[in-house]
Amino acid sequence: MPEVATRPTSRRKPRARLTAEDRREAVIQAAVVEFAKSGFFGTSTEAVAARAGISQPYVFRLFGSKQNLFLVTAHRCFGRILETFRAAAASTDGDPFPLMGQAYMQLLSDRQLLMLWMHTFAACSDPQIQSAMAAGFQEMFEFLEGLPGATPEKINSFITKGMFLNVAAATNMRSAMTDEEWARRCLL
Amino acid sequence: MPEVATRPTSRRKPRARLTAEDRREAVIQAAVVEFAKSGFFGTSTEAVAARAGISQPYVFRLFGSKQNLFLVTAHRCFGRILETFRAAAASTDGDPFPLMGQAYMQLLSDRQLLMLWMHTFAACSDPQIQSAMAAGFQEMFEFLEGLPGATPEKINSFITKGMFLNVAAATNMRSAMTDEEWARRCLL
DNA sequence: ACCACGGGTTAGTAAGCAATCACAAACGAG
DNA sequence: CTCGTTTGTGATTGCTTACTAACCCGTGGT
Repeated sequence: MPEVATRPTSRRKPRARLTAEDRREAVIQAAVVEFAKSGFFGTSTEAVAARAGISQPYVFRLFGSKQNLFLVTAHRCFGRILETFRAAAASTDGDPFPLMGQAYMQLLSDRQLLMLWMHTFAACSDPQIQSAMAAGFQEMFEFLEGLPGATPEKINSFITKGMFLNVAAATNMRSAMTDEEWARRCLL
Repeated sequence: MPEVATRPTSRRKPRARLTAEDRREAVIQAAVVEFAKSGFFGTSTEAVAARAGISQPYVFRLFGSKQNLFLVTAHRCFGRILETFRAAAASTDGDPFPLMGQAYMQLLSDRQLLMLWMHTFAACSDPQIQSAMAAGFQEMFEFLEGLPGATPEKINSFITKGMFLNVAAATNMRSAMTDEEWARRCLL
């Protein structure tokens, strides 16, 4: 196998060259973490680059602009949620809604995803984000309506409860409530 | 009446001196507008000062830090919502929930308030904001539970629907829906 | 006449930021 | 070996930003 060739990086870093595709992926992962912490304006491309282990200019090479990086990252986040629902629904023959609800609560325990989700809602002042989100919800509604046993009541209750769980998780309400209160107010 | 004394400000500005209290109020009003546009990190104290018609350093004199200004502003926003509910509930002898719901939708049509609300949720990464919000919701729950005819079901449905209306308004979903869809999905 | 005080400003600083450009180093094919 | 392509970086630029220090001035009390 490779020989001395492993040592030519006698200089600083044992830099691992990746394909642009793989690197993009790594940057997105890093962006999820950083944007989740402090949103679009509060996050520097420098921080994302550092977490991804590359130089800051390369982020721009890969994504063009910070704006675009955020868009891609938010899209990824929405996709992950939808996919979770699909997986949960596919795993049962009975009523899929309770399972999806459980799966969603599980997801929200990932505080990174949760906060990115919240920051994305807040970023809806930006028209591009706004329409991306609207389209995402459109898709979600269509998916839910295609589910076995779906009724307008069930769908509405599923979505509204989900949106409340978001803020309940973000504000960490649970810490201020007894178990009984929590159940009554959130899980009813 | 007053005579030449009105002219001594022959210099630049007809500066209106206010009490610190009044000025604070003006700055909060300005902060609501600016923070609503782009959140905590995206808003400069300069912009707030300009809107309030004072110099930027004076904002710091009055509020100490940008962080603190945001906190005060967010608190004001939450207060306005709670007060709207109280007013709506006080205006009827029957079931207060439908009236409060209507009043809330009315509130959300003020896009400034809505976006500030969303930005505040997103800012829950900050522990101070987080606990302020948790306390606010606690207060809201207590208020709702004291209402005539309140049941856990009604309260839960009221709050969850409210949280969904937030994101529906933020993403401007309505523009992507027929009236019938809208009614089915949001107002059920 | 004077002065203390509250409201308000000008000028400044040190740091952080997105974005650009020219260049370097690794690979792959012929 | 060599040349084109792809992956990557260092240096810089021009601008914004939160926050401070020092000073200004009108008013009311004595």
